[in-house]
Amino acid sequence: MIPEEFKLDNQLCFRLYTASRLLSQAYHPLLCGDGLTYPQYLVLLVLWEKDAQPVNDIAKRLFLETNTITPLLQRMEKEGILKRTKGKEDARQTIVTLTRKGKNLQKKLAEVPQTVGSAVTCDSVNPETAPELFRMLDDIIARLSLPKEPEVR
Amino acid sequence: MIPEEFKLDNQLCFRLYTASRLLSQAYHPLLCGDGLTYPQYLVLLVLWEKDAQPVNDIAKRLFLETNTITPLLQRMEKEGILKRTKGKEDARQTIVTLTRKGKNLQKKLAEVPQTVGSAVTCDSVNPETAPELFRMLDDIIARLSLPKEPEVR
DNA sequence: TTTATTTATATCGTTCACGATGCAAATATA
DNA sequence: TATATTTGCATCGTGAACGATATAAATAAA
Repeated sequence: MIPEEFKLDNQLCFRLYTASRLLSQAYHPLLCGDGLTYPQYLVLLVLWEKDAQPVNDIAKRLFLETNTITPLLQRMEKEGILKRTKGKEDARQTIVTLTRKGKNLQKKLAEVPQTVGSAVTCDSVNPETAPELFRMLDDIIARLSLPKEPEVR
Repeated sequence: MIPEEFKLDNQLCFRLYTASRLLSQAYHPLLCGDGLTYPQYLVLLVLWEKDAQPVNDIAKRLFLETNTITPLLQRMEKEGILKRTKGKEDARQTIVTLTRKGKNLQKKLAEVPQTVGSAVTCDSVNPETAPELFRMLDDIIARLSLPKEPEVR
């Protein structure tokens, strides 16, 4: 017999990892028609909320590093969904701006949230219980995303 | 103003995706000393529970495809953590068996579950509330992992 | 103002995920 | 028993994640 805490069925992380993967998979058929991946869809959500943001702001909003989203943004630029231009005030920044095509995708994808929503709704997860689930996930995220203090020298 | 359902803060999937990534990251410092990744750790959890399983059983237990874990198992074999041998009854199967080293890792990693556990514990997520969170995640997983019916012909 | 440090982004290498495809062994059907 | 289908696994290509490193611009310190 192995210790309780090593059992897969007692692992929070495995559940999060699996639920996350399966839910991303549920987005796939809804996004791939427009040549989008789920992480690219997340970038669109960020830019629909506020256009013309530097790479760093998008990365921070998604809790990702710039080395993850830079290639992703480059692919989206190649698809004509957005533009990447050098910042005028700060020449180090790359400002990401939606193209007409990128903005129009919002209308084309109008059904996505609803469709995915009904795909996950079940006994224990529904409009009534969602706030509680959201709160727990937000707390986990907050707990784990605390900025690491810089090395002491 | 964009529609409510497009706001990042209303997305379940984004929360799952972020929480999953951050929690996997929390495992990294605990596993990398032994040359392990988080998905490899999951394979170990499966094999510690029951050794000598075919690739397909491991994949199913983790809700993954064999094309994902085959290379992963090959890397773990190269590290001497497990062996891959052809099945005797069914020659198509590859049976995965832990080596001494793979079995011993359980003792070396004894602190891992506890350490990660205390890293996520917070107001809303604790031993008392965990069962509720587990139930919701399990329901989502069950809802999304229903076998897709084969094409009608 | 030189020089040092920090910041914003990009590049690189490795490891997943995962759809698509290939292949051989096992099973079902004719 | 010959043929067709299914099953188990592997290979391939693409797109993330992410640690490590590089580079240029901005800022701070000397």
